[in-house]
Amino acid sequence: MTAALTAKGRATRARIVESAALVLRESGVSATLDDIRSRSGTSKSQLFHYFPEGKDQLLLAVAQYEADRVLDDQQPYLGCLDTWEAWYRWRDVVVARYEAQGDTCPLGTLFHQVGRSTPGARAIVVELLRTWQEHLAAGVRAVRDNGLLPASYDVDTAAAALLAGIQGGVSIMLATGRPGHLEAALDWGIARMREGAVPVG
Amino acid sequence: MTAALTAKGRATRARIVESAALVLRESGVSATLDDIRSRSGTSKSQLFHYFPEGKDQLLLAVAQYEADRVLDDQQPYLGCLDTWEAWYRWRDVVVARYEAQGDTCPLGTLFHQVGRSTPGARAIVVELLRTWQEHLAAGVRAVRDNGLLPASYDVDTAAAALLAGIQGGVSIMLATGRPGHLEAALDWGIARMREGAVPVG
DNA sequence: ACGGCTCTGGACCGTATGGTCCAGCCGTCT
DNA sequence: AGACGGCTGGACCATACGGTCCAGAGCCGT
Repeated sequence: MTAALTAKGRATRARIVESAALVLRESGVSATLDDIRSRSGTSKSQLFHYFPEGKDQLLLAVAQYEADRVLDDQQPYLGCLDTWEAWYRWRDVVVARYEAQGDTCPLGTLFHQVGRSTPGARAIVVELLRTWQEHLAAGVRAVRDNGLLPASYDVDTAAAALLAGIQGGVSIMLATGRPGHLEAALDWGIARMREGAVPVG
Repeated sequence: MTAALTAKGRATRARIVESAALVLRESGVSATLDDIRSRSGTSKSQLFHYFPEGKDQLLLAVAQYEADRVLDDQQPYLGCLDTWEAWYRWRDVVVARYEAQGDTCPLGTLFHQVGRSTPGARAIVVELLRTWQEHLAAGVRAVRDNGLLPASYDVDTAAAALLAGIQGGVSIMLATGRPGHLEAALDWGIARMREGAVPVG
């Protein structure tokens, strides 16, 4: 079904997904197919032409779109966490990104809307978290291999704890509007690694 | 309006809130007034008799009910975090509590449903986080005052980072079904404090 | 130029759901 | 005992929303 798409068709489909993402960021849970339709300048039939399985299929596409952006927005910093300075630059980008996002949580909204029942939504989030943590672990490994951390350092627990701190910091920011917890989690985490650092001669 | 409640009325109201909480834990977002009505063995008119402002008011009452349970479930451990052993006991209770809760997030659901727009929902969550963090800070202060941490220890950042780690760990558990991140955040956090500990003679 | 495909518009439908209303029950107070 | 007022049942309503359908426009290969 996707194979039959014309260039025009592909453009329309993309427009729908992007518009839907915007609407969802603004209206959250209460976003309706009609909102998306009017925002994207399409008609009801187009929505169901490109997403025959209905709303959930569209929301899933939006979720994938948003998930892709999460990691993209952290690049190129997330990809080269090999010095403490790089870690701090990345920290700043993460804080800035989520501060800019304000009190909306696109993926959270989508996840709650589509529901745990749908395996697709879960898969997207799980995959995002896995990749994210892998990047963090690669960063910890990089500083370790640079001789900044002892060879025996527990990379995976560190990456997992860092990821948890970020997620929690973002959650709390959504509730309170303050980025303090996200900052505390990142700073505390990075500082903790540095405390375990190999003293530089 | 609340003042005019008979003992019977108060009982019915409580039954409605508790039933609603159960239904929301099971059905999540898709919980409907009719589900709550049938689960609580009441009628539509009773729902609106006790919550004249409608569904949002009821959901808010449920949110308060759930928020109260969050901290209660961590007692008495959360209240006396004055030794490292106490911290570990508390850690186990937190992990057990959220593991038992499984992949449902009552407060998260409620928050997403009622929406950020409603000031009431936000206030409940903010208050919960504030109290929770205060307990953690009190615990850090307690071990510090017991001479286990240096007097200059940054209590507030530690408490904030710990809270963020918990929140994130729970979020990730909701998505993946695995408690690993919650455990990693707690263990890493407590270990970090112990690394800063005053050596015992 | 023509046949067939995709793409688009928009009227229409079924229904789930929050909310209203009113009649009658029951407890409680004097 | 009687009356007042909270308590309860359940029929009823309005409507928002996801989804269907069909007719026609527009593009594309042959």
